[in-house]
Amino acid sequence: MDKKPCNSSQDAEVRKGPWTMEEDLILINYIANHGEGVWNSLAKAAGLKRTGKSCRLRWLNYLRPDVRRGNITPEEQLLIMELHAKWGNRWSKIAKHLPGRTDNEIKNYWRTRIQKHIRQTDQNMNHGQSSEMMIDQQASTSHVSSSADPMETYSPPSYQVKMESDHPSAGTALPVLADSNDSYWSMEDLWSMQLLNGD
DNA sequence: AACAGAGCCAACCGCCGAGGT
DNA sequence: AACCTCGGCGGTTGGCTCTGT
Repeated sequence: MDKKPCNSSQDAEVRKGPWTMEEDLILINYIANHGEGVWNSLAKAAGLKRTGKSCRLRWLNYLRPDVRRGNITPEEQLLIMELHAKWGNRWSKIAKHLPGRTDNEIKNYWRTRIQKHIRQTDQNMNHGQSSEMMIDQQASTSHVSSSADPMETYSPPSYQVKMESDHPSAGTALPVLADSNDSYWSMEDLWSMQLLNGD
């Protein structure tokens, strides 16, 4: 560990926390022009004060054009459960079988929806069959948990910059974009911006 | 109308393995 | 052969939003 303390001056420059739209644009733009790879160098070359890891994660989980978010379909849910039964928490492996889905999303989905349902099921049937079996059964009947599709109404990838346009009450948006009700940035917006910026 | 609790999601952290020097 | 760097993975956490009281 502790590979040298590093210059604290450099550390101070590393940004953390939610990505801003500007950062996203920079990253998208850079990758569009130079491609992915060598994330640490990429982060520096693009002028982002982020770690390579952070850039990679942001790109893979959110910015990639082919990434699909929300609306986990019953089929996908079924597949997730089947693959999880087969491989366990090998999220990246599972994600490979779900085009457009990221390991992070699947992982979150599993933890929040399915695992919760397992617990509830376990509680309901004090000792009975194992939860895994329950899932399997549900899966095979393709009737998954009652919360089977809570995401039907999932609003499209509202931009993470807390545009809050969805929730006017949350008035703590970032200054740049907060004042418009229309400031609802979708990935499409970002990509079209990127295209406009071209380079 | 205000407050509290629960749920959800994005991002970070630490570890491990692969590749390069 | 050993060391170092980078990328990838899984687990965990923090913050925001929604729902119920």
